[in-house]
Amino acid sequence: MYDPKRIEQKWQGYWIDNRTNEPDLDGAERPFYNLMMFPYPSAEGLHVGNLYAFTGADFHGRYQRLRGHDVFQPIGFDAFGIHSENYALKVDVHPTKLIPSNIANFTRQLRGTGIMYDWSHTVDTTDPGYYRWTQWIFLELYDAGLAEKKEAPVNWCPSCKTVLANEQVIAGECERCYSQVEQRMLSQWFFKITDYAERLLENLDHIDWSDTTLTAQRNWIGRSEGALLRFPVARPKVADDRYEPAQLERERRMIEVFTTRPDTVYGATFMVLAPEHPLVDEITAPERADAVAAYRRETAALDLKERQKADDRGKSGVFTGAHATNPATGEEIPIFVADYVLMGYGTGAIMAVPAHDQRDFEFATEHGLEIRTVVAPTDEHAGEAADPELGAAFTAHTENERLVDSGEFSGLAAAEGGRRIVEWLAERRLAEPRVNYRLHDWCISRQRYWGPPIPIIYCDDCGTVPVPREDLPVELPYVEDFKPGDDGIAPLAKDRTFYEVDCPSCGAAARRETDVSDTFLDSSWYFLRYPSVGDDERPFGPARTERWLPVDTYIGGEEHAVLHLLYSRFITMVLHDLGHLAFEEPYDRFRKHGLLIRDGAKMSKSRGNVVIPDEYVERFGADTFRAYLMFLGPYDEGGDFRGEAIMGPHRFLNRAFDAVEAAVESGVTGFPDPGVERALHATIKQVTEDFARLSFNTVIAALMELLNAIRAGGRTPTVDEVRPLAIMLGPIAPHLAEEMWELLGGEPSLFDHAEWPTWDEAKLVTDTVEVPVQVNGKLRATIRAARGATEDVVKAAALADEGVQRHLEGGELVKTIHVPDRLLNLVVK
RNA sequence: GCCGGAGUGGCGGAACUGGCAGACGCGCCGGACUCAAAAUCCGGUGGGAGCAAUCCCUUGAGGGUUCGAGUCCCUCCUCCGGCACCA
Repeated sequence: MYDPKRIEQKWQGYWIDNRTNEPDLDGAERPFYNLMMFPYPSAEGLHVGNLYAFTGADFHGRYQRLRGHDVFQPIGFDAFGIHSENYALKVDVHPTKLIPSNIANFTRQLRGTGIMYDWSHTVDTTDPGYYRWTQWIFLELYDAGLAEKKEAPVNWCPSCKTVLANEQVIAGECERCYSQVEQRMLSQWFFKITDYAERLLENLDHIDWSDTTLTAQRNWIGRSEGALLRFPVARPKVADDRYEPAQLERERRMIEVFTTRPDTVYGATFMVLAPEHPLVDEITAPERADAVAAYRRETAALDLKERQKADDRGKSGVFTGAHATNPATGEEIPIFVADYVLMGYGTGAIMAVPAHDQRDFEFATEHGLEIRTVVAPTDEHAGEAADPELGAAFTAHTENERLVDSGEFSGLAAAEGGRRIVEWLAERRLAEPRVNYRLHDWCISRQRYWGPPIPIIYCDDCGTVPVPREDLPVELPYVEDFKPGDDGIAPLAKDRTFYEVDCPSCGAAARRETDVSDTFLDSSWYFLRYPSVGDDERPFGPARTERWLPVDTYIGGEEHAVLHLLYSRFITMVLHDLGHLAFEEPYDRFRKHGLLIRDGAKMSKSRGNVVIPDEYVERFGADTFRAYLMFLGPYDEGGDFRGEAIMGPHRFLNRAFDAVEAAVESGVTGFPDPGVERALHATIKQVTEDFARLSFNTVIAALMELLNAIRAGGRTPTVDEVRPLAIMLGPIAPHLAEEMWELLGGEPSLFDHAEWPTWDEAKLVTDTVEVPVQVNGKLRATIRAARGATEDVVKAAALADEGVQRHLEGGELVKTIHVPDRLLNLVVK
């Protein structure tokens, strides 16, 4: 039995006094940057979810340390943002008061966990010394033409009263408050992340990340190959005679559409514009104006989620009275406005091919429009052609389908036909190949208080003027009433002393931007700051950046697969292109961890199944709690937190400590028992390999097995047997391991002086092996044979076995399978 | 609907490139210690038949490949996560 409280205090004190966890940032020879996602400092304090994430990362960091690396493992606080601000509103405490006390509380809790943080290099995103560089990054993007203010349909959260990035809208709801998100046309600051879509996608092939995270990013970027097609809008018939044909052609409006199926253009029998499409007013015939306006009002009133409920509402839409020319057939086809076409994807307009697109098919059926088949099914699919009776479009698009009713392209395979059609239309500038992305530009304006002000000044004469670099930071002023308003006007717009400013360019009275930037901009570069904390001259110093970055291992939650992880890749790539960084990918290796659940459900306050770590730490100590968290399931899958199961790791650590005490007391050295020695080498091998692949639950199981072998039959272990055990326990139970190391006569700290144990393959093999003998694939006996025994020898021994003989009776031995030292299988007929 | 991931004892979970399924732990049962309980220590523990040696069954369901399948292939079911009228 050991006293966790005493030794944990002892070693935590030792680590601080001796700066054990602070690597030499300027001189480290084997630098290893071990990063974990910095927390948002909630008022509730540290919860098990945080601790689960950090503990796994700490296992990894301490393992790398014991493997001889100089590990830099910092922590900080992502303290700006809507989450913090909403909480401040709820409890009616100003964020400038609330957040510092939350950070202080978090810091106190984290210091008690024994995690190997370098407390001399922490980051707080609300510190002007930090966000002045966040603003600097904004200006760098602005100067590079990658930040622009534009009118665009944006997501508006009516409860948070701010716009949200696309990534922050989850199934039509605000990711923070779960309100239904609305669409609004607003002028906002955007970062042109879409310019980087291709590179963000391509680089995914070259970085060592969890597969699921890579897949999530690929899906989010959503690349589709196809073509941009132009459909000339037909003038109303009555007006035609006022124009010369040539002039008519020149002045014709084009409706651009994106399609992945240019091969079906001969089957485009109508067009559809999204209700928000800018051309709608212009093309709508006067007699249809009222109906179209009514429809647009109706759809505008729907929030995102209602709009997506296609099943309930069917395919609604109205005819505009206008027509466009199908560039392939030359026929005039009607133009509709319908909300099944989204302004946010492609061009906000489509060519509708009801025969080969299910949505268009439904719309055509509902509105009585022509359905024209232009892709013929092969024999295999005969009978699957678009058919109103069947209620389905024919959408197969493999090399087997061929084009029909498609002019000179009839008879071609669909894919080939599509390419040829695009080439043909391209000659008349009516088509061009196009790659389209689902990814949108990153909207970074927030009409909120708790964030870094966007460093822009608007001047009547000079226009948009960036704040000069030397005037940074633009400090967030204290605004007593920081509540957001319904009107989209930011809280900072209430503070005249803030927004009234002289134009830095001409000196005339001007006005500051009063929106703040998205929290995800704060967190998009924090890992660049850590090594250079304290440097007030620049965001990150070249020497330290060169030594420590990119990050060696980043461990974090899958919930940021497309948010933080995509944004920080983008910002890193931009900083690389602007010459500030030598690398363009921030994290060499990313591993996601799983989610802790309890009673089969995600932990949440509303369910009342949240685990408070403090009680467990108080009762069993931080070491036991760490071991339990990592033992309850595979780290990348998470697991079910069952409080009573903590007894396993608790007993294990106590037994391990007792073993060390017994060994020291006996003073016996060496490896008197070959079985124990073999177990030791096998364990070192497995533990070393499993630590490397972050398989912590099997590491702990292997060490438990080793301890069982060492203490089998109540035997007294030797000093040499338990020393490697103590070292391998280092990443798991650091305080206890230090105590054991000291007991064994090692010089503290274990993490500075212990060498990771090595194994000898020769020690793993035994002279004899147990060979399972199967008859027809079923186990009938195991025989003992010399290692490397030949098939003849093993077979002879097997045939002599009574149990084997019984199963061979009455049959003829037709085949023998022998895997040396592993198995013998006798096949009888 | 699309894209991921997963279904193994009472429970959490092991099983490297196909080769003794159920490691390790929780729980439970029995025993030791104790006046008793907790803690601790020792033994047992997938299901079924049998006094027993032993035999049969068993990795969500069904089929296949193979000397041999939890692992590979096909079909289906269930659960979890993500995206979702994406043209």
